[in-house]
Amino acid sequence: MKEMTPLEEIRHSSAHILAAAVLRLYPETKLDIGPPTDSGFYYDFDSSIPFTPEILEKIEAEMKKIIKENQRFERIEVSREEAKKIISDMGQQTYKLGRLDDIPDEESISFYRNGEFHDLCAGSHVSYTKKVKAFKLLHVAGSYHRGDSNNKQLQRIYGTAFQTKDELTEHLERIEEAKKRDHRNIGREMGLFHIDDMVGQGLVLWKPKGAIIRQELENFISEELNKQGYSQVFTPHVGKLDLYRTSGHFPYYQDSQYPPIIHRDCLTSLAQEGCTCSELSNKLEEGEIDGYLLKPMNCPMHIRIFRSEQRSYRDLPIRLAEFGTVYRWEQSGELNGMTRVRGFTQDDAHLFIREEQLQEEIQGCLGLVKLVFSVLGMNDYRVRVSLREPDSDKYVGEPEAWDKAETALREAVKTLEVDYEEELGEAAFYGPKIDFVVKDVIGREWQLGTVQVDYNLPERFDLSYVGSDNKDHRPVMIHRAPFGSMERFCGVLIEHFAGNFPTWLAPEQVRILPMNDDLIEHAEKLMGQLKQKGIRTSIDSLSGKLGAKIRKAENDKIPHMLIIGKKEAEQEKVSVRSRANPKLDGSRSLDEFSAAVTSEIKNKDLPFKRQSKAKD
RNA sequence: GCCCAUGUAGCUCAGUCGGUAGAGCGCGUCCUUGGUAAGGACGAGGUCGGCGGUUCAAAUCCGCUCGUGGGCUCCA
Repeated sequence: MKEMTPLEEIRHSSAHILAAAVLRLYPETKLDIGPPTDSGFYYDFDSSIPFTPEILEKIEAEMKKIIKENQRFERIEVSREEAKKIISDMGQQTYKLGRLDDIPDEESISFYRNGEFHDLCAGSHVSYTKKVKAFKLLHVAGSYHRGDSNNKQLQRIYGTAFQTKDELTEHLERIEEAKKRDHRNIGREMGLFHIDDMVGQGLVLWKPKGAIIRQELENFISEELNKQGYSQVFTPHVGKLDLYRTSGHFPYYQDSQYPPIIHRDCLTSLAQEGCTCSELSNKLEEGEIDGYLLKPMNCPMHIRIFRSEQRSYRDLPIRLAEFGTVYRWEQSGELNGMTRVRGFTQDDAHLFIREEQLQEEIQGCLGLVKLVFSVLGMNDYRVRVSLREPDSDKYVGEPEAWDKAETALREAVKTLEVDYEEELGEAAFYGPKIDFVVKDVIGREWQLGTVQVDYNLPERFDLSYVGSDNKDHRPVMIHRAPFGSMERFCGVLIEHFAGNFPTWLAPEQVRILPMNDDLIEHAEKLMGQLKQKGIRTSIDSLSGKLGAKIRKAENDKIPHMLIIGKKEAEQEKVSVRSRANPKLDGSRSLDEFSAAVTSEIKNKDLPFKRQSKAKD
């Protein structure tokens, strides 16, 4: 028997009660599986009746009845033959027999029984249904049997359960709170970005305020690149299909690319020949006709820059960096605000190195990723060593090269001094990688920073440098992006700060609040002085009384407010009210204030954390 | 791409049984000139996502389509 925590037992038992309730109401339903999860439980059903929200309510009511009946959970150990009989007697052969086959011979086979309901189950469970005191069904979602999209899609009912009603209420309230920091809401409220139907799904429009944040982040990275021996380059957004045939992107990843761009003369003559769509597709794949591709990755272009000159071992490492925009045709159901989009800008770089430089260079890249995260106070990430899936054919290159790359990454990650886990099947098609993964407000994980080792593309593009022995040698490549993509990173960053950005990133750093219109002129003078020092400043001359101006500035999440009344104007002082740094609060000279803000910006100080008093 | 849900003013949402629309915030004009989280009055904004159907009549019912949300699959 598997031992579960008390909470897991409650959730697991809730799943059984759910299935029992569904069978009472809809006896034709076929059951698949229903485990506990990190935040609740689910059960997968095959039913011709769509489970609407109304039906969910009915099911929930039936579950409450079952709990009230206080059925005992009873474990029954059986032989394989007996198990088959129980499953058949219940009419649940469709999925349960397959699940039975999954149980290895040496393991015992058990059912859990509560009331009239039996389920093939290793356990464990609570003793009686009444032990489930606080649960709620949340929503229905489609899910493929065994997670394979070739299989039938089942209906998954999600729910959650806790040991007490208070904990359940608290959990539901937390979900509501989290929605408020969702980057899609904050991004709209603060005017950071916009995704427009007419422009296209998953294509982000950065509005002026969002553009400031992105620009600051790019400047931050650029400064680090200059310190660390990178050279910045620019490359176009489209390239010939041949480039991507060589790299292997086309046609193998055709499904996740925008369709190729083909010249209209070529299309016209193909049309005259009566060329069908599938013939066109074949001709493209075989290289009979050429076209251009919206670039899905920057590396092929950087590789061609490397190749454009003869390289000596003395030149290496060559580190080419670019904020490069790439386009990928993500499935429509996958798109999500800024975190999963169809056009995004990577803070990309490719390092061309000698093999013996591999350790040092990987560690340099990892250090940069770690620096970026620590400057932004993002300590809540996990590190994943993404390795290839053995026996899979989705990778290019020789196993020996993969082994070398994987070993190098394993060694490098140890120097990071953080916990990490290895995961099979997460590698890129050309090489293994180390990924920095963070969670969004809903608990979904997103890959941000990444460092990847690649022996394959140098091979495919026949790259070489001249060694000290005067012979040609093959360089190794590292792909790395500390933010990953500007879009995704900013989305996560918005949620991380809940819109309360540190001053260096805040689109509006200081807002001056004049007490009355007579003081606007004075306020403009002060604004001029602050702008001279490079501080992004504005004046609120519209919002009515002081209280209203303060409220507006708080809601706009402005780091610093300067309140200017008659008193301040006469004494040549400003009254500071600061979210980012409460130490600045109070009356002081403008110079003193601007010096403090300038140093805050220069040092990229993180905002002081305090709860907002506002009620929404 | 698939399943379910959903789409009404810039935003958040109400709109009963089918009888051509409402609120709050925001925005505009005017009044108010104020001391640390909302001063007041008036006003302008909507082919009810789009197309088609049923009906004397559609925001409301049906079909298709586009977008969005939550999942599943995918993520070089």
